[in-house]
Amino acid sequence: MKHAFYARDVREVARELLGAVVRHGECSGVIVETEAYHESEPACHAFVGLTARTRTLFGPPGHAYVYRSYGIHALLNAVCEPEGVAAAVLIRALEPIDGIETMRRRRGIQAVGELCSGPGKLTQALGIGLDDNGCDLEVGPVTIEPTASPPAATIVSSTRIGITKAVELPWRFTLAGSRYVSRPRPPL
DNA sequence: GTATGGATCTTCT
DNA sequence: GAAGATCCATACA
Repeated sequence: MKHAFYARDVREVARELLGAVVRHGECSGVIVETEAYHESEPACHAFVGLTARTRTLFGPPGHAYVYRSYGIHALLNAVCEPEGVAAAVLIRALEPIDGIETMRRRRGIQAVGELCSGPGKLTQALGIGLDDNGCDLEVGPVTIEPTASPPAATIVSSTRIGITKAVELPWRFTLAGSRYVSRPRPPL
């Protein structure tokens, strides 16, 4: 994906990233679930402003924002909007393509449907860690590659998951009917 | 099958 | 010192 692709409204980017391929080393998968975050709403880390932690979010688009969640998991985001505007697309779930045996080894399970069905799971499966924070998604080591976009009719928007603020915003995007999303339905 | 609680650590107050 | 964009094991139906 070119950097210009990300330098737009984060909700458009979140929608259009569905169907793209995330790759790290030998492992890759198709994005089936995303969420948009923007500095104008309190669920976004950058809502409070620029800090040491959120500097990547304010940086140029097309880069990876990786951070630790609940002390345990690493979560992968793609920084969007022009430099100076903090926004990112959280990659929540993938459909595994390549390196499935490596993913099984890293995750310690066999079921393909469970390898990347959650934001903490997919980073573990692909071997993505905090070291990848700030990396250029066009260069790597973590990359996002364009593919044939899925029909717009298969894209469903709903409310976001696992947050306590701005819960009402319908900024979650999933591929309808995919068996690989983190959860079939969002909470009300 | 749904429900509940624990693990674990970076960042900010 | 508290909160958090999560996952998993365990308990019960």
